[in-house]
Amino acid sequence: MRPLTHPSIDDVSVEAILHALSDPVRVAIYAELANAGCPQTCSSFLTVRDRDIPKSTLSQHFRVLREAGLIRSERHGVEMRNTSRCAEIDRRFPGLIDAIMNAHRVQSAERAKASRRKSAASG
Amino acid sequence: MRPLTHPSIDDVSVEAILHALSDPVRVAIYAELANAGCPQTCSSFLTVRDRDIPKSTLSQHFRVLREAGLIRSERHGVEMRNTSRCAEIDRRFPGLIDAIMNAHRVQSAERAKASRRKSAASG
DNA sequence: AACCGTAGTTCGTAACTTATGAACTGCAGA
DNA sequence: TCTGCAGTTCATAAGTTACGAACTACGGTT
Repeated sequence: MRPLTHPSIDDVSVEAILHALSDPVRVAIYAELANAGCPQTCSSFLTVRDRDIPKSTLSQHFRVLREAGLIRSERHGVEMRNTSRCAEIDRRFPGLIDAIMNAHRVQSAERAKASRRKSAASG
Repeated sequence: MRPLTHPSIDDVSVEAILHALSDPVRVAIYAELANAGCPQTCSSFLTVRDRDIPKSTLSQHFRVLREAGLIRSERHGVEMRNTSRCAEIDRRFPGLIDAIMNAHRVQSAERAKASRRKSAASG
């Protein structure tokens, strides 16, 4: 099992960040990590937005987030503790993460509204 | 040849925007379009950041940008005129495009600095 | 110590996506 | 009508992603 590696903040690229956050599962994971006050384990994301994610897939998603520089992961015994690196990233790319998370919220709110309309129409 | 289609602004998703702009060629095209005061043709991007892009590849890149809702393309005779939809997007996702373009500028400036250092060291 | 259960990783492969050359469409001017 | 230009489509090769099965690593039990 290879050791966990994190890019130095100066090696973090916009492209990698955008790519990592262009996946709905990853952006949901990242949003939850960024909001959480304390580290979260991988397995707390086995269900994301009512969808079950296989463990192997989840492991890959965490690797993508980590290698993009978005999160920091530390092994503690049998589990992994993940935290967002948002403060560092915000220093390098001011406002980027905030704007993405904000856009994500706008879109989620809209989706919730649309699905309420739909269930009202059908029920 | 199928007609050009543009998503309505309400159907534009954050994921599609981030995916479209996570490619270095596309983000360079988009940045130039957003800065340009007037529409630009596809062929003005046959060379991007000192790299030649095949016409067919370029055509796909423009399609991705268009379908993500980032640009508007209109055929005028033999050529296509492309403009950025940044004002519309900014209304839907405030600050998103600005933050991405700004991060992109930060990174380009850094790259330029690094390559100057390199050529000074070797020369 | 040997064993078990939990948390996460790796590997192989099938499914999907992207890049590109070749052949095409469609327009404008000679 | 012919020619050339701007961009598109198609076929396919190359690259990426998803996920089950088999694995590692750790901590607690017996």
